[in-house]
Amino acid sequence: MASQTEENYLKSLFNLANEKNEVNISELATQMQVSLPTVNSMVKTLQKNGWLIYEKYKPVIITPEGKKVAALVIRKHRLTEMFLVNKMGFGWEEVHEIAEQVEHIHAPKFFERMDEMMGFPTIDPHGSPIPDAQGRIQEIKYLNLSDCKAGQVVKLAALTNSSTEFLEFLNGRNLRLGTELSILSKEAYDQSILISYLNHSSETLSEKVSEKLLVKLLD
Amino acid sequence: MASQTEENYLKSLFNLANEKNEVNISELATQMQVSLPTVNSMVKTLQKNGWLIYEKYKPVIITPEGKKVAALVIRKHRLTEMFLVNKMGFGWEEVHEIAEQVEHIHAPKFFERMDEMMGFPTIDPHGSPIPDAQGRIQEIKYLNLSDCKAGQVVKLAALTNSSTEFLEFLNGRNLRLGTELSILSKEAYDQSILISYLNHSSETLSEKVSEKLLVKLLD
DNA sequence: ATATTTTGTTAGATCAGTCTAACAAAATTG
DNA sequence: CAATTTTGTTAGACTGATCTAACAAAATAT
Repeated sequence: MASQTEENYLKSLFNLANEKNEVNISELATQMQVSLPTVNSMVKTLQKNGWLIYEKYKPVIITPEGKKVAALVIRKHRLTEMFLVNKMGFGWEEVHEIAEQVEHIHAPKFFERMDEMMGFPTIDPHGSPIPDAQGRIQEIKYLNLSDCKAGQVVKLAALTNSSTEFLEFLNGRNLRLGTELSILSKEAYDQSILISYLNHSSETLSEKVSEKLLVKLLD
Repeated sequence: MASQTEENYLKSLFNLANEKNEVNISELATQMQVSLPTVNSMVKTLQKNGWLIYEKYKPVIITPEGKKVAALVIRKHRLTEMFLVNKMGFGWEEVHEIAEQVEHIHAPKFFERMDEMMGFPTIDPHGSPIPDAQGRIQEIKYLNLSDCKAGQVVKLAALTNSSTEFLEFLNGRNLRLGTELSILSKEAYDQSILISYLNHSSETLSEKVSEKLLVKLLD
């Protein structure tokens, strides 16, 4: 069984992996906030457990087994976030830190029960998909708001970044998942986007913001 | 901040402490299921943190600070158990293992929210008191069923042992907290007790069982 | 294509938490 | 009270997860 530390490395590996399932050791070190030698020794440990393939001076390759372990931890994380929001009244900006701890709990029934109580949700409070109990993730492809054009009407579906600061920024503008946005115009100079929604007749979103918003085209 | 391991030692210390707050190192070793040298080195660590007083060859003495840390972990454990039973539909025999993990989560709001959702319960699913947010425990003194006499009518209020096996034994006899028991007779030879309750016109409880049941005298 | 920078490795140390073996003090018992 | 048992201590080792220092390979840039 993976230790909490190993689970965290696998999660990072999972998130950093490209199409070839490769991750550079230094990216992992940055992500995990540890030194390169620490990662070097940890990847050797992870390899012994069959969760990745390691060859000197090569990027590591996460194995299907490693991906499954990671996906199941991510499942627990996202179920927890959804439970905290839907059943315990937390705001979407408050749940990451708590879920980061709860995700390491070994108690299948606990998470099954959460899942059941929520009616088997498929996305978490930030629009990210919840892997199923087998560790499979249903990838949904959304549009980036920054790629949309004036005149389009879209619905806010997910975020590519869920930092507390960004979530609080969105809270301050009453932007939440499901909010329908009309794109009024797009500034050619800085790519900022003018939108209207709810009782906000016009709000400007910088590219820095719009590129973090994933949307679904309406009609 | 106490590590998970330290929290577990402090919990055991708290539970083993006598009126003088003293605990023998070997009792602690038995309770924690580790060797004596391990405890020996750990008590030195705990002393450095001010959670106990250690002198060679003397029982350790838990300090008020140590007791508070322990009580706050116990608070999280018991709130979690109650939440699992009352809000998530678990049986009282299923919650200990999960709470043993959840108790180490550092997220005050998470436990405050549980507390609030349950209306600030004062006891856990096994009748044990829940320490308050300052780590104070309101001790309630119950009678031991094994000390009761024929003719008395009592209400099951708490357990002195909450092992899964014992809880399953009680489940099998429909015995739960709040059940009113009439003591029909007591066998002088083996101290077994004959009781009636609900639709059970007569059940015998061995001393091994009755001494683990805490009751409140009715009238 | 050489020099420089970035990335990765090795060696060796540290800390937390654990162990066994050997021994010493305290408590118990005959 | 002496012998035995129980309890506690010390020394030394191990594992997991981390670090720094020194170095080596690979990638990049002049």
